Amino acid sequence: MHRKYTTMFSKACEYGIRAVIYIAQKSLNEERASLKDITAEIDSPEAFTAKVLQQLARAKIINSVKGPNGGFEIKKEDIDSIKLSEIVNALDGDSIYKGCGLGLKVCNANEPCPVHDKFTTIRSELRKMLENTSLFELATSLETGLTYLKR
Amino acid sequence: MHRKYTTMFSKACEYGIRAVIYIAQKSLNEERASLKDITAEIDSPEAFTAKVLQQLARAKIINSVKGPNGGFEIKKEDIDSIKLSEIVNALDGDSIYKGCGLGLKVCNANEPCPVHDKFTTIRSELRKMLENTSLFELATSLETGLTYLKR
DNA sequence: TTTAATTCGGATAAATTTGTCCGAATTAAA
DNA sequence: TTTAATTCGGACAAATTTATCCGAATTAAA
Repeated sequence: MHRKYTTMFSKACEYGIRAVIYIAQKSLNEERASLKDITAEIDSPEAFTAKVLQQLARAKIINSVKGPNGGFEIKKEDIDSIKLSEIVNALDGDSIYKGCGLGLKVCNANEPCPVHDKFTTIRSELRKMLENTSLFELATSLETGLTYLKR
Repeated sequence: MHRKYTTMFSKACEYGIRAVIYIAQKSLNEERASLKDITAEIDSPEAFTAKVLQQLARAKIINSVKGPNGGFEIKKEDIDSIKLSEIVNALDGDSIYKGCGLGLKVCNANEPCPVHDKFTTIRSELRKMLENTSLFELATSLETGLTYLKR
């Protein structure tokens, strides 16, 4: 009965982040990434990943191009200004920053839950981190072989 | 398609933490808390909470007593040494500390995912916080009316 | 113009988490 | 000893998340 895996983000968001990093890497090299490329490269389920990419396209975080040689891309000049927080926000919303750690609907500095202050600290760290991490740094660390998206 | 609520813990764990804090408060006053007391006090679904309490009893975090005037309790002298981390561990496991932020099965300092270092920092903060927060401080803040478990 | 490669979108299915129901077991009190 | 209050445990149901399938729409290339 206990959870198999407690992840910070939904699966959709995990795949989404990985996909966007890969698309960014390709875009920096003036190439598009097709769905097949992406799922092969990040090792994710194809149809499900397609849905996630659709959502990211609707949110204007990536651009989609239909037809032969189509695929997904990100404008080179945008890659530095896109932050991890935008991707997370588009897929998982903002309750990771805002919601109460114990699930209370009402929980704030005036009427805090017992862990309110402690969680506020952690979550603000998380938020700062996501807001300060750019797609550019993630994509270049991948390009230079320092980091990995599979396995 | 995006998540309604992205919570740090499972619902089971949220209810579990709230329940244990309440039981601790009662135990500090030499009283037992019955399932009904608990679900009324923390505003949680009764049958589901019962399962969570069973798990916590099996994990020896709380003690259960059947029969009239039965309920749940925690030995007074244990309340200070029980940390939030034990409750979370019993209900959600330890993947919140250990798992990769992007869901990779292999992800470590040698073969890191692009966000590995940044997540390691955040998660270590979270872990420290959970390991350093005792049930005693949470229960007394509730007792003194500084914090709340409902709404 | 035809073909083929691609994303889009809707329906559906599987897996997991959340939640309910109810009888069995236990045990204190009447 | 009987009754009633309680937790325990198993089966089941609902909701959400994860995942698949497939035809439609688009569009570049042949």
